[in-house]
Amino acid sequence: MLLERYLDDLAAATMQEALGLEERPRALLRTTQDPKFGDYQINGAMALAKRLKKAPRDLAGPIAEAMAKHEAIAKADVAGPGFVNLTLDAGWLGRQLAAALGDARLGVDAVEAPEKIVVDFSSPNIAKQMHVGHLRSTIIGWSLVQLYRAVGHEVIGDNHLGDWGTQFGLLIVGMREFGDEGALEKDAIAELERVYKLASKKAKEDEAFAESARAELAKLQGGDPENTALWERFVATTRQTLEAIYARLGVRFDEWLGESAYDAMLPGVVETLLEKGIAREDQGAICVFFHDMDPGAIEGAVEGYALPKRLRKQKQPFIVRKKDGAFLYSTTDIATVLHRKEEMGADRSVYVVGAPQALHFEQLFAVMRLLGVEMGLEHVSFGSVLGEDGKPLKTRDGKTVKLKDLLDEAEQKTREIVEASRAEGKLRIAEEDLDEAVATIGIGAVKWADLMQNRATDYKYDPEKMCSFKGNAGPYVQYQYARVRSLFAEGGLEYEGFEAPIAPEHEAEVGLARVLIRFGDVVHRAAEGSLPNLICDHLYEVASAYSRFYTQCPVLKSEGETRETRLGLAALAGRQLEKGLELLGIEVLERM
RNA sequence: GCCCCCGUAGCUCAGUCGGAUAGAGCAACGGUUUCCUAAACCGGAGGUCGGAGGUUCGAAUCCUCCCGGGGGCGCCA
Repeated sequence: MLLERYLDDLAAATMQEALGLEERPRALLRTTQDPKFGDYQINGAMALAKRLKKAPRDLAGPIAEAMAKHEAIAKADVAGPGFVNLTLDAGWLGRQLAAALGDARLGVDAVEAPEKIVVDFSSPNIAKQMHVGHLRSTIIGWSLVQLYRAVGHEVIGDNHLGDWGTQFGLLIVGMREFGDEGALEKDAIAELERVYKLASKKAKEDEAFAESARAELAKLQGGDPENTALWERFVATTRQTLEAIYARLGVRFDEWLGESAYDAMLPGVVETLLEKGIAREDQGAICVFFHDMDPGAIEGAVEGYALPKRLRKQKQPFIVRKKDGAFLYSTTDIATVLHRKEEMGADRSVYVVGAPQALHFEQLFAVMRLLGVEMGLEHVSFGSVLGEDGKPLKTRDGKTVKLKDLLDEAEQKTREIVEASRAEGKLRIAEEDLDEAVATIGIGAVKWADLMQNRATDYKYDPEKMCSFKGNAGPYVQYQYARVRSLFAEGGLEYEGFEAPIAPEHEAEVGLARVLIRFGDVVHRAAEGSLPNLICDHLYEVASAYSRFYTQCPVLKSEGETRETRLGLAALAGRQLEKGLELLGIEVLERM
């Protein structure tokens, strides 16, 4: 069950009845920040006090009295200026947890109105290595796919590849002039990158060369068989390299609809924009100007749509066709939304793209509203990965960090630490499981480090800290999971499908229970706000509450109901750690 | 020129719809192992929430201005 939603409804209904109000008031239920205030607090009495011209504590009194009668509530007190502090009944709490333990969804109820959501993430360019810039989109995007699914939505993960556009003209003429067939066979991306660099340099110096690149691009876009075959080869070989990285990261896509998939729609898109008066020609280019736009005058625009203030102040246009007739990614993005709405029947389209592109998406979404599209459009933006110096992460010699190298480094550091720990006899990883364990821990560490902070802010990438395995880090959480599994193995008990009645009594049992009960609420809040860091927060709390519990409460040596309770709590902690990590795209190990 | 984001402990970061004494981790300091994994646990210390006004019963959170840092904005994606 979703406890917070349940309690909030309960509190609001109780307030209405106890105070004899005509309307349902807002209960303003919050978790307490200190256990001495109980588990939850109702703050609504203070908000009501002014309107009802009464002292907040006089309102809080009857609310507390009525709340205390409910079976879920052990204690309800008025405190401070008018808080109503609620302490959950331990027996009731235990019954809810036992039910969650026997529930395949672990108490994460499905949303009432499931939606079809397209998550647009990762989206690397063809003919280029994936680099740090793709790290966050790939990791956050994959987590969101899991999160939306966990709360009952239908999700389509779409890799919107950069597989079309100007660079292909350069690649075609470049391969002809500088290309090495053998190298292309061996390591396609490295060869394509090398050729692209040479070609783009030459194009800047040699106008005839640049012209032939444009001509080849035009031929490609016109369907020329020879160029199309070359392009297909570039795409296919690049994709192999990409698949290897995704396999390593455990990321999968339902669709790989790159920019090329929308090519045929582009002239029509521009034509429609011109017809409706959304775009106009300016200096040879087709532009959408927002500063002098009146959405009310656009036929078919979303009823009552008002342009964001920020766009009204933006004098620079949103360009949908260049003066040379070529289309841009803005045009492709418009076509993509139309495709997702009309062909895929999506209710929402979510873009996991860095914060610097915020303006582009604001403009894109505005154009879609002007076209009358009402589907949900959301830019899930995130900050940059910075180096030690606080500037965008680069290698020592100033180059972009390749994603593969970053992952290799993380695994290397992990291997050193794991081997040292094994030598000291601290870990129980078998020799033959070492490679797999290093990969699971190392990749998990990278993902945790990325997901644990609020995605909005930039963060400093620190491999030492990430792999140090102390405190709030992925390996710590994985380790606590392994301890749960080890407990069951030690006791000769079946972990999978384990169920038991739960009746917490010991302080550490109750402490763990009051963390575990929040899981469903946390998953929903994370999905609603597209905030995987909330899952990290919760899992870290579960892991540390479990570790505290484990230190204070002997499990296998206890007996009767106490043993049942402790095993039940341990099993549920294990389930939440495993499921929660899965939502982050992080795998677990049974033994560490 | 216009716009957006960020500023919280020595460091890295949380902080939900405005709630009580602003929280974690790391580092540093002190302690815990005949006991189911010590990659663990326990304890103390560490703060003018960039600054100044304002709104509010109540502000790190909302509004205005200022300072500092980062980023974006006509023909790349």
